[in-house]
Amino acid sequence: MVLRVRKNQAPPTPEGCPLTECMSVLGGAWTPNIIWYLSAGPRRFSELRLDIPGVSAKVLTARLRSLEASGVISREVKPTSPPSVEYALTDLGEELIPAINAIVKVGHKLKMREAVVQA
Amino acid sequence: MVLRVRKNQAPPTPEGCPLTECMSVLGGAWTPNIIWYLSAGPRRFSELRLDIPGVSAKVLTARLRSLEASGVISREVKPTSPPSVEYALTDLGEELIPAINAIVKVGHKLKMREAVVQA
DNA sequence: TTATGTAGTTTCCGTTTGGTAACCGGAGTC
DNA sequence: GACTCCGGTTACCAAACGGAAACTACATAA
Repeated sequence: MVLRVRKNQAPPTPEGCPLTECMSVLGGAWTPNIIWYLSAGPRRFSELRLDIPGVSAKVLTARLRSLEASGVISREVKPTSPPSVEYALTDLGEELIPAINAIVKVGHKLKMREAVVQA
Repeated sequence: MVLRVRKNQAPPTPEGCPLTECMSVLGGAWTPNIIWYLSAGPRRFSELRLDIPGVSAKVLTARLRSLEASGVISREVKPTSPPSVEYALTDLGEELIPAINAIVKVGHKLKMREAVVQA
């Protein structure tokens, strides 16, 4: 019996897979968390550190720089003392919110399943 | 001037962040792609290898095992010759489709922005 | 005077990741 | 008899990732 490769209905992800594209933006550690917390409004560096226990200053800086380069967040230095820096989602960043919400939703289902498996 | 930590409206992600939970499932390289291709119907190992150019057998195996352990996909060995193994999304796995779709959607926007930046 | 807060940067280092290549058995094909 | 296909497994390796800690500068507060 010969096994043939079946044609499936999945759109053939043409030039440069948008899935891979988007995952490269929100792929790093803590990245989705950062977007999640910014979705509630602008936030300062140290506030984000408190929001996300476990993230190091180094990684948080790296993520914020990378997200800024992707055009997902904006960075605004306020002339306060000590100086404070406010990060916020751009219009493009706001587009990520539904994706993040969908992921959170599945996260809940996963946790529920885990609870069942435990029992 | 004293800077105070502002209370934001973001739900405080209580016990064991569902976001992190879900990202640990679809975090590895090629994982979203695998789910994407399975969303169109069951698929064999070698078919997935053809679907996703660039994925190595080692990583594909690792992802499929891990997704199976998470309860996201099912694995069925068919008594053909040579033996074939069919992977499919479970009910839980189907729940991931909206999340994947949302990510793909943003991926398109990101690519559009890129084109604009180029110009 | 000393300590604190802000927003990082830098260095070092261990772990993880993912790619490459070789190899496996069994059945069918040429 | 040799070769291919299928679905993997294993060993090896370089690169990337991310954590910890120390350090910066400036200004205010105790």
